[in-house]
Amino acid sequence: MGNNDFVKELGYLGFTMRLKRISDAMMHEGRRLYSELDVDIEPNWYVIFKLLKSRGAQSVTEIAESIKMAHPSVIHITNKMMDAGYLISEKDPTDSRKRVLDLSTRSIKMLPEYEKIWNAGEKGVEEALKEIDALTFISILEEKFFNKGFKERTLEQLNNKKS
Amino acid sequence: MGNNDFVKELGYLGFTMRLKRISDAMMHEGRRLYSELDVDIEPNWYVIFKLLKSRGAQSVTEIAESIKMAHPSVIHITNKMMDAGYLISEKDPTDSRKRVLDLSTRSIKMLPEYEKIWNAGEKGVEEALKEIDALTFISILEEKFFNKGFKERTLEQLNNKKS
DNA sequence: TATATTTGCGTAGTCAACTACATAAAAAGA
DNA sequence: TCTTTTTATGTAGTTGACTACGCAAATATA
Repeated sequence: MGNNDFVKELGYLGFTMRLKRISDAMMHEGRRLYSELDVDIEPNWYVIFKLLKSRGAQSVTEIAESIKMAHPSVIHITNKMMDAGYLISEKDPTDSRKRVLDLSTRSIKMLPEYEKIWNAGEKGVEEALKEIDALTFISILEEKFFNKGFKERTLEQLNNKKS
Repeated sequence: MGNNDFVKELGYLGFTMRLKRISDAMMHEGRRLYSELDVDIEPNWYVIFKLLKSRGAQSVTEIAESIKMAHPSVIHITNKMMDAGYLISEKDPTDSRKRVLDLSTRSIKMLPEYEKIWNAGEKGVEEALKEIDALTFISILEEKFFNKGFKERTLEQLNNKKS
């Protein structure tokens, strides 16, 4: 990010945008990576693969809670994974509202190959970021902003001014 | 972000997703903030307002470079700002390919009010993050990943394994 | 000067996340 | 048991980024 970056000049005002820029860039890079390696998966699928492998079959809502995303997002992702043959879905026999998702045999077959890529990706990020302790940093970020959000903090500051 | 967060368990593998989750959450909070305050602007517009105020009228491509976004994204944002009456647009007299954007009188009128909100937002973020020196952190993140991207780092690791 | 290349802008198409709302089944309560 | 509330899922609609491609104007080159 060169010399002419206006957002950087904005100080803390530019912080959220810089965060978004980086995470967007990483996702797009992820997409390019898979396409170059000729692998037909998408950047955010790995979380679902990993989750179901590690914890076994889960319902839509359980998945949403496990990875802290809104349930419609989970439906969107998993539908695509199903279309690609990576997931199977069946009704919960004890609760017909629930739909339980699990890895397909295709997933089991392909996972070792994909895990090589994910391991390499993880190593790459770790190499780049271990010296600045990025995991601790992001934990603090989460702690701060999921407990008391951006909106609430802003409103507080607005009210401070008034009083 | 409680106790049952699977993404956190993934270590550096979950880093990019956690980054995305936070920045998404902040943007959505921003939208809610504006809606609660009954202000008809959107979360990312402030960068354009600030840029044009500070550097004067710029063309589409200049804006894209200044804030490091793809030009179609800039067109998308600025079109909406124009529809809302915040920007004016005219052809560059010396180069008819260029379209130069500037703040409208409506912008000039409204900016003081909006800047109060942005200042409060900035203060809120600063209060939350100054102790962990978040700006330095994000600068390092940018430095690392804009110079050698996620894709490249992953491919490097994959090749290391092979050799 | 005629042609080739680069630059600026715009559109189309893709994907990700959210909220709000609808529906149906399960659970709780009267 | 009947009614009300909660829970699980799904759909619709909004926004935000990107890449890929096309076109026209400006610039460079032959």
